[in-house]
Amino acid sequence: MRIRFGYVAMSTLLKDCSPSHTVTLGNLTKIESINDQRKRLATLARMNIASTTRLFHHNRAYDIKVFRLTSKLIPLATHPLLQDWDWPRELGADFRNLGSLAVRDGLRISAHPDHFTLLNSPREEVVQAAVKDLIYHDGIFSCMGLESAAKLVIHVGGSYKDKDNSLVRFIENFRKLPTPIKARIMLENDDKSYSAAEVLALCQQLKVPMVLDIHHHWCLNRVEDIADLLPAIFATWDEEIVPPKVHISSPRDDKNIRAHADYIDPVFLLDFLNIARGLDRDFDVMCEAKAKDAALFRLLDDLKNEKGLAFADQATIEI
DNA sequence: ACCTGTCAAGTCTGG
DNA sequence: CCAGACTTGACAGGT
Repeated sequence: MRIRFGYVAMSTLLKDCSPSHTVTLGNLTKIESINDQRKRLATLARMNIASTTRLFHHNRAYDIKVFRLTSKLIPLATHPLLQDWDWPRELGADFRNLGSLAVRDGLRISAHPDHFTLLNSPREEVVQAAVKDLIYHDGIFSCMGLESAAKLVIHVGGSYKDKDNSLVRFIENFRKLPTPIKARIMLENDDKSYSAAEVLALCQQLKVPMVLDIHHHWCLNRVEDIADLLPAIFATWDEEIVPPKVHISSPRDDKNIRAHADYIDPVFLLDFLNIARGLDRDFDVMCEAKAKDAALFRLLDDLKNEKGLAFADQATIEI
């Protein structure tokens, strides 16, 4: 049973390696010609792709096989004013090169459209923006040549004081999505509205894989025991070619339990490993800590001192 | 070189 | 009912 570890989007160790360079709309529109505006955007996107390329090399050097791309690779990509910018044409070759590196290295790639991507909003314009955002993310993966194993993790959304109808709206809007987008989506339990048991039921209904977030479950659960849910959560991955995925992070402090701490307390993971051990199934762990790769390396160091944990490589444990 | 406010997104709380 | 909190990394402009 192998457990691979990864981190999110950027490195706190590599210098001058932001994959999220951007520009504000106000500053962009100070550039007079539309053509020059797009040149500026493309330049920033290429800087971001170059940083991400460095991150891939960094990952390879440390055997890291699980990585989430930033959603900000292309500045203002989903902004209404840039609707008709054909960025895949301009940046396609750059993304293809980036994607071929990921494929060569066996790097599992994902992305996480942010909290404002809401498929279940009662406001039609919000749903439309969410669909646009999903299409943007899918476009990047497609340009990179990544199949549907490269997935997009999203939350169910808001509760809008009526969870039953909010769930119905999610189901309806999900079913309307283009098939290739549906094939990329995985759903995650959140820390305020939709618990692991609720998301699991939804995933089973829609035949979508579920990402379990251990920290969120700790913040919000309806007297659910994760040991009872885990076999079914992992089973949502049975038809996938990639193993189940779990998110881990630690609460920032007693006052801000939902916020993410800089580092990860290994206790959270060790408790989970004791539950998962019985299932004897490979899975991947995404570390969501403010210190990013530095937090991952510290967690791996902490795990090295645990009895019964052997390392298959620098970032994979074997039980 | 550093510091502070702003951006960009939508929901939800509280006054 | 609207202003502010929430979240995040980086820009933008000032010292």
